[in-house]
Amino acid sequence: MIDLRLLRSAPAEMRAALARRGDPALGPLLDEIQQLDEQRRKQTSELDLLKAQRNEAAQADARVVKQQGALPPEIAALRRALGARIADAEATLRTVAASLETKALLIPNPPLPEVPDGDATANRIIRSWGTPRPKGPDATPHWEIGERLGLFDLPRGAKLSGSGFPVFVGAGARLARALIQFMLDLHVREHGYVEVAPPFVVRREIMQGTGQLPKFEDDLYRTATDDLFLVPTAEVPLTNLYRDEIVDGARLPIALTAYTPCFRREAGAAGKDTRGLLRVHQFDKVELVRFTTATESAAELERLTQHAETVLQRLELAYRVVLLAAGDTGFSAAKTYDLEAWAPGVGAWLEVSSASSFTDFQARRANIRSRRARGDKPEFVHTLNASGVALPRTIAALLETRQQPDGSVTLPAALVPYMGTDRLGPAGA
RNA sequence: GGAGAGGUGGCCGAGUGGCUGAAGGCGGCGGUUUGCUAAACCGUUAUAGGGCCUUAAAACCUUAUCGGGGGUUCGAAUCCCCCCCUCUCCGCCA
Repeated sequence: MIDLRLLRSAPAEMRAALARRGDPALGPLLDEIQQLDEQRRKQTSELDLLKAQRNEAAQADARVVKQQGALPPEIAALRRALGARIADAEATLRTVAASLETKALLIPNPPLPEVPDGDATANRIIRSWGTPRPKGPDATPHWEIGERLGLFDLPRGAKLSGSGFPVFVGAGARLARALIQFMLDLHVREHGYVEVAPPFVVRREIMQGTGQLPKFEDDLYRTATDDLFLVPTAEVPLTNLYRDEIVDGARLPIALTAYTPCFRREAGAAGKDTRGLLRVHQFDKVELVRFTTATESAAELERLTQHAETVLQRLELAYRVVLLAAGDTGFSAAKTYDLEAWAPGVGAWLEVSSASSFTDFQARRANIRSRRARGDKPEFVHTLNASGVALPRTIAALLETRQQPDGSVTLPAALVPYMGTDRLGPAGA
């Protein structure tokens, strides 16, 4: 949720920042919001005045009733009329406020100043790590490796649930479990995160807190009878853990990590880069979430990004860090780094992590506040999150990068203890 | 799924129609007392919206908030309806 007060006090600045997202619908929407905001305040003042009258009258009336037993009919009629006016004003206010909220929820987070202008073509590569293995005839795509080694079974997944629901089998299933375990251990033991095992389905208002709703309902799976949504990322339950709370400022930063499966309908995405494990409806991911203050959030984003990068480094994958341009930054985020791992088989950089600062955008929606010190006024926290990391594309990059001439795939040292072998193949597993 | 009980401020807990933003206690903060500590005593102790202030804040005025929403009433923590949550018993079940 954008800060309506800021829109009121610095409308030009906010409009300029939002314009960088390149959505022409936002301008007119902001016009409506400003108008509704003004209406809301005017209506609130009027209503408060009427209510003050009523409160005053009620006290006087109480004395009359006590003395005379009942209210004189003409007084009662007067009060009824006042009550009717209040009811009218309340109805008007409710309409205005609801309309205001509906529209305000559709406004994305204004990007931070250092975010480049433009669409995805303006994304900026910040740094790279590792040496990408050349895309050559000996670098086959992961779906061929997976099939050859029996690591996952896409046709049978489709039989069960439709396309985009891979089944991992044997060493492939074990690899997925090893990756989850490795990543959780890394973040808990070395990066200081608290591990959380959250629910995989959440209420509607929880989805609204992190920004998936109301705008992206089509991308979510929903249970029909209970109106619960399957989480598209652990960000949702983790960030909302502190919904409607005032957390002690001394506890910040709060760092949480969780493994969850992630469910995404990917409406409208069919056909594009969807081969193999590149884009699926259900996948595993370890997520990192941090809660911090406005002053710390910039540094926290760098820290968080490092934590995700460490995963790729330990997996010995070549990757690059990309600062997304304003037009490519997600709805709730103010600044995002994508981590892209090189996959020589498909010859592409695969997004395996997205590290974002949401500033106070999610905190405002989810009402998460903190006090810097005892007695201070509560202020909205800043929330951040990063994948640390998502499995399918990481597995793709891993298989394609480490495939050997004999058809087997070696494992990075970090995974050996979790796999009990250093090699995937007919011989090793 | 069935039956019942309940949800009040940081915590405990009173309050079944008015003068209750809410008794009392605990905790917190400030003070008095004290060589220090403790005890005792006094004071204080929420959040949000709007107005005013024509930068902001404080102060001030006002409204709202007793799980959430709607209703009845001149007036609702208190009465009615819906929803959420907790607990107890029964049923079902990994």
